[in-house]
Amino acid sequence: MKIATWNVNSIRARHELVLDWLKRVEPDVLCMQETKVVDDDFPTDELMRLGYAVAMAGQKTYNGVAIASRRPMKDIAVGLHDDGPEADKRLIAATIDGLRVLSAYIPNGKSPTLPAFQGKLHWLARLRETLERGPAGEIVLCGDFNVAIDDRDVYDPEAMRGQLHFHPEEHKALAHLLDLGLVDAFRLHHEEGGLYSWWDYRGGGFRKNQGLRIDYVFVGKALAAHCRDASMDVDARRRDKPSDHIPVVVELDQP
DNA sequence: ATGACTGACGATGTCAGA
Repeated sequence: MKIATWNVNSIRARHELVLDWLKRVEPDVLCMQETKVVDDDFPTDELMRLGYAVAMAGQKTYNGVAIASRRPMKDIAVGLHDDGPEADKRLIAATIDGLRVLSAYIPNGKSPTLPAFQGKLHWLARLRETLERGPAGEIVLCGDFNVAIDDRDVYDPEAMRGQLHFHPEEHKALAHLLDLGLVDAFRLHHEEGGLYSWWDYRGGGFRKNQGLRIDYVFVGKALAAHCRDASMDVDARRRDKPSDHIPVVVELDQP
């Protein structure tokens, strides 16, 4: 079972790249974030022609999450447990082969000094609550978390420390979420630093490898024992008109 | 010149992203 996550930064701007990637990599499941499209305009048919069903939760201009799956999805749920009707579309979940797969787009937070930052921390706390209340099943929590976990995940730890994406309050909130028993699948297979999932479009960030690792697949501890491989597809950033994020891919042995 | 952002909305700029 191959499961991937990718912040595509607009599925309409990226659908050809995404379709090419699906043909090449053939994941069973692709979680997407920042689709930036209402559900009626999602390129559902193009994905269906490649054999994928799509569960999506989109909105105009901002946010938007989706799960494309070649295997049947059930118990599709949108949003955090206490989301109101006007909440940003940042979370969708589905059960696939007994796995509870989630596609999450954690708020950016804007700046540690602004109220949006507290909203980011609160969103992570509410995600934990949502997982605790969700249906049973091994969790595969995928998405753009907008937090770099440790010094290996940022290109300049001393400059970044205390800044957005690398702030102790963000680390605390993410650690509390992972205390549910979730493991960073990528780190099961790669120990070294300098491996990033995002680079700024500006300033030649990718060319200089000045990036951040902020996109993750977190798996339950029992599932971690079945994680055969994990990788990030840097090639996706070398294509024409790339997303600023690249896919993270994990391979799980069949339970 | 060895640097230079991208997408949506719906405009000839503004906002957001990270």
